Amino acid sequence: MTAIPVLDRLPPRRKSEPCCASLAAPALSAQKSDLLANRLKAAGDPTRLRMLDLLAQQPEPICVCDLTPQFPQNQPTISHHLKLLRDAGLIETEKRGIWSYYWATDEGKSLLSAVKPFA
Amino acid sequence: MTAIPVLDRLPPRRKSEPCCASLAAPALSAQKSDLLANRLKAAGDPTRLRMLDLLAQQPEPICVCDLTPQFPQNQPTISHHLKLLRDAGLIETEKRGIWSYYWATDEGKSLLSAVKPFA
DNA sequence: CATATACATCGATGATCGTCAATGGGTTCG
DNA sequence: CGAACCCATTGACGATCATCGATGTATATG
Repeated sequence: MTAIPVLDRLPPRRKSEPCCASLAAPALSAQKSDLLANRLKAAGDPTRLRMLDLLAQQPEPICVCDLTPQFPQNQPTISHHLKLLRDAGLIETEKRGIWSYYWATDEGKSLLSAVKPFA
Repeated sequence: MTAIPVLDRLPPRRKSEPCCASLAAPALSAQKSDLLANRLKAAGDPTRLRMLDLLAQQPEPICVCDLTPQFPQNQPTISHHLKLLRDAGLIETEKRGIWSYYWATDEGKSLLSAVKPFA
């Protein structure tokens, strides 16, 4: 259910009485909303969201060789999405031998769980 | 701070011992992650995020004529972003006379506040 | 009815994005 | 050393996106 618009309690406006109201200031600074928008954009792709969810679900870091077969895309595409998630600070990576391991950061895990109720 | 990878407690892997692990199942269904990704994408643009924030901050619906001057973009662009936020269910609109009023839905408000700590 | 205003829609344009084949760097194994 | 393997990077291509001028649709005013 959505908020009941206060509008219903107001008389219809005439052109002669201007619509202009005083606006409450935004809570987010331009800088903060840029940062936040960036993180939401990183998570705002179905493939990347599923990746983050999968990684957040694991008790241990996961090898790319195990991650890749979970998705229909090819290896370079997987690698590309992992990089975007990493740039946004939602996942982290470490190389061990010939394998690369990925895991969700605390930031990534808590963003995901904050947002899951909206799925 | 990010999670300490369990990796550090494991010996380096050899090629002969395969990396493959059993993966915990993802928590989000494909369908749910599609829906959620869509909402995050709608909020994952700096202009739209600032719009949502501004609207969520107001005690009353806001006229487009008051909203538009808050942003550097032109009127058709503002209208376009408002439509995307509306399609995602984050804001709602109502026309009254010659003016269009917008307000943040409950969904939009709670998504925004769930996500604000990550700004 | 004619004019003016508010704002949604359309069409075009340049930028960004998702995708993949090809390639390269780094590691392991024989 | 040379072959095999993992995976990141590059370059290209089509799709989607943000943006804006032009236009359309209501509504209000005189």
